[in-house]
Amino acid sequence: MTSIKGKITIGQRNRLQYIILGLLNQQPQTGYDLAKAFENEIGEFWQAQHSQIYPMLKRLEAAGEITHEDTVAGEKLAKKQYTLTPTGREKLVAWVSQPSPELTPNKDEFILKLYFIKKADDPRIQPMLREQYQLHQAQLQHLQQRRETVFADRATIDQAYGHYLILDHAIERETHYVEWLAQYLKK
Amino acid sequence: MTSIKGKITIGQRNRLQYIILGLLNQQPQTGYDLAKAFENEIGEFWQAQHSQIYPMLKRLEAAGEITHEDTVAGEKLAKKQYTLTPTGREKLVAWVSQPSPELTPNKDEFILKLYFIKKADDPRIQPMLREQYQLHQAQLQHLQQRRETVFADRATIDQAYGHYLILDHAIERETHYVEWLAQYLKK
DNA sequence: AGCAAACATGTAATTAATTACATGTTTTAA
DNA sequence: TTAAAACATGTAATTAATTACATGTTTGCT
Repeated sequence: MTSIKGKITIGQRNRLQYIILGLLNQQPQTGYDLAKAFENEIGEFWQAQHSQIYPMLKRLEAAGEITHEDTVAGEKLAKKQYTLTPTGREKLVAWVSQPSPELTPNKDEFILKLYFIKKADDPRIQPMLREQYQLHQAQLQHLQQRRETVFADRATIDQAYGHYLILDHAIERETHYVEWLAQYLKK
Repeated sequence: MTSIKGKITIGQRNRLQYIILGLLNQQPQTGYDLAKAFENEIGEFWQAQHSQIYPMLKRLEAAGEITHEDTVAGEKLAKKQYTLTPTGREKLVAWVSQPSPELTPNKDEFILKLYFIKKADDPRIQPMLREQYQLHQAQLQHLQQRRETVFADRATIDQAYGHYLILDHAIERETHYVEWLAQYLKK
């Protein structure tokens, strides 16, 4: 959103900008690093591809909320380390402090497929449940393993409490999804 | 997606089309009715506005997957009752039978805000948790009440098993979200 | 030495989704 | 009776997100 008089602003509802500010607040990093964060630590709660990240970094920089420093890795691999400006930090704080009064819209294709089958004894249901069970069970194990390796001791938890929180939440969510599926699975 | 030679097709990944086919398979209905379904029975698992629904109905009709009948309510209120064609039903069945091997991307702005706060004792955390607790508690009560009114007896559950399933799943999800919040709430 | 995977950055094209614009009818409650 | 809410259908404009295109470097393995 480019508003009047060439001043760059971005719609208040665009969450990606705030998430990028939040990540950069944790530590200055490159677009590539941000893209990895969307696949790993925060991937359970937001997703963005590099094709969305790089343009957003430019917009945030044009808006004066972040700056970058050019560095070179090895002989000539160019990197851009982005950092929050005071303006950017203010904007981040304002977003975090602002209430989040809407329920996040959830989408779940699988549940809708079940819904459309309707008949409780349709022979397709059990194989579908088994497939989903395996999928979510695998994901759960993956998350649990990450918790074990990343948060081996209490000290690490306190140091990166936010990270611990979201991983815990993701594990809880996945655990209950698996339990819900199991409940309808015939042994 | 309009492909070669003017034949209308829609990208295979576009889920909205299948969901509309699924809803029309349950019973012929209008675009307006579909929009309400996205706010009520399936609103916990997919969302679409009427501005997305009406164009999709036209595309599905052009593709020969649905047809409509013009009716008039009262004196002159025009309605279009849409119905699945055999082609449409085939496509629906194919989609339902097809595996759903991807984990649905979840987004949760609130959890990310917590993540960005990081410090376990930040004074902003408790009010934020309370706000979310109230929001999700209210939603949970709303869902539970719907289950009570819609599925008063066993017979109704069997008759609309799919509907019961997704409502049950939505209630479970909300219950555990509320429990997770409560766990971090100081009394 | 050579090859694949990971690192690193960008743009273009397309599709999905939201928000706003636009119009008219019927029902319900004050 | 009259005003608001719900019924009903559409399009336009914008924004968000995905997929595809495009290029080059560095690391790690065989």
